[in-house]
Amino acid sequence: MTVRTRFAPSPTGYMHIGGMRTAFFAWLFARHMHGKFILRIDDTDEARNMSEALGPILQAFRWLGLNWDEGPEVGGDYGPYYQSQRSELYKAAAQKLIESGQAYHDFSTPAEIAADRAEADKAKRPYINIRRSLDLTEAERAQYLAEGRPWVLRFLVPRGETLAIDDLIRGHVEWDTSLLPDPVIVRANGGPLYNFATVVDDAQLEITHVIRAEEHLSNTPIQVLLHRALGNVMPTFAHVPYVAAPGSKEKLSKRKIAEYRKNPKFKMLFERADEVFPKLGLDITPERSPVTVEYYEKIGYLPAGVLNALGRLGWSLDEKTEIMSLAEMVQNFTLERVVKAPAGFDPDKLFSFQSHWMKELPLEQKIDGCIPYLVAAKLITEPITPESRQFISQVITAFGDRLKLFSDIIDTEYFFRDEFPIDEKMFQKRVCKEGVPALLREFAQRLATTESFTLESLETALQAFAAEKGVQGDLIHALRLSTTGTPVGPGVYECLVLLGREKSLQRIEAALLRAQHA
RNA sequence: GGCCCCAUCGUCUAACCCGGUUAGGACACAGGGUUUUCAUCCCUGCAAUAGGGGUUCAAAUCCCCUUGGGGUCACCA
Repeated sequence: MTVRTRFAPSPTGYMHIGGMRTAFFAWLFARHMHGKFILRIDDTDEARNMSEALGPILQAFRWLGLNWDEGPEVGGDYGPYYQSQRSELYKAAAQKLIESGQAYHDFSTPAEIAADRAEADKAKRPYINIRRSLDLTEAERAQYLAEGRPWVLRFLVPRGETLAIDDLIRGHVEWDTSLLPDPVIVRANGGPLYNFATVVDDAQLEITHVIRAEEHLSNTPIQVLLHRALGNVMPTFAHVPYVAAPGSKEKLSKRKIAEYRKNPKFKMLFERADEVFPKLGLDITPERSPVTVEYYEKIGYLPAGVLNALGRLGWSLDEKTEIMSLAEMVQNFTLERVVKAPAGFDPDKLFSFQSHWMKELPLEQKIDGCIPYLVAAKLITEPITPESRQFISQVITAFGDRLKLFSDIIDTEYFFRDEFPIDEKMFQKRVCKEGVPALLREFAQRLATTESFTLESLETALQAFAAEKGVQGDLIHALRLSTTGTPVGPGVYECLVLLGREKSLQRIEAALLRAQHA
């Protein structure tokens, strides 16, 4: 039998990073088993702007390279893949349950239900439905219906039963069905409710493994009962623990963004976004915060980095393997090795995976990845000429492992324009230092006359000059500050070569002027 | 509160199923080395079985209790 798994997001306008991890596990399992991965859109709630709300979710899958075999855009034999378009299926299933006496029209008013609940609470006993409508005669029921009295359709839970599932992650879990209130399966407006729609759909889509977040575990007994009542083939369940906020055990939530800004682990991510996004013409919103996939895409993470981190969040291959490509994860993924306890999301660890994969990335791909950032930051303009690409290539090579995220490339601003930020404090320290300007001036004259302007010749020239003057660090630091404005970055010789003789001399000149006025 | 789930370094985890390891790895952190800065890279260090009872020659591992944490209790998904 072919394994079929699904991820069923509601169109909310963003893809939660924890939700992505759950989806990823379902995807990995399907791929590992050579099965199918299906995307179904659970839009039974009110209609929102579908394309706007669904866009970021599909984009997250596309960006990470997690393809779906059936679903929006690709179709499939079991469609449509939007619950809002599957009403007939739900109607038929509801009819079936009514006919077999496993669902009933409940005419209770919300007030009555609330009162029942309050009473149960007061008596400290679990609430279950009173089922008054079940006592109605056939004639009464017909009359109520004819009168147009409002009703909901409830599933008749068989009480007094012990229900068990063998969850692939959590093991054997049991419930007492006597404690389960009869769930509403069709609401007053005729729309199906989640627990019902999902059962109908999982069966019709022939989902073999329902792999979903742990918060659905408590929905499971109802769904099992519903499957049974409908005569469906029972899927196998696997409940993946939720992803917790860094340094906590609480579920990572988009609603807590303000709080996360103060979280020491998240802080860096927010601060980097505050710094970088404006330069790219983006703003930081809850939908584009470290809680969502879009943040990582926009700030220039690699799918390989994010996927590696997500894969290791609650799953491990063995006692030591950390670095895994997507192919390796597909090769080795099993649900048995998913950890039962919730895992705290660790931005530091994600960053270390990212560093690794960025280091591995071939130069050409680094260039392709950086170009959009250079363009967005207006450091280069399109179309990219071969000369321009060649220059970018040299910058990236010189920048080396300092490039962790694609957006880091905008930190090399000084290579692309003559106006660039200057670290005042360090400038004071390195350039305005006693005796340094004179040294710099004299060395500039040397630079103006060196035969060639290459790494080797510059190094030779500087070494010779430094030996003559009996200095070492001072000159190098001053050179760096005056030509790039920052104390960190590629080697000084690389910087000078990339800038070229003319610009280097101009910048030294400008720096000397600046030092004078300081 | 009811129901359900979970519990190993600060964090992610391995060892647990099928009892015997100096409880391993990684991230982070600290220190050192390489380097013209930074980054990289290398070395070293720090650091855990929530508590209590059993069972057993032997318990992180099996059982029970406690504690703690979490999820969920809708005409949301």
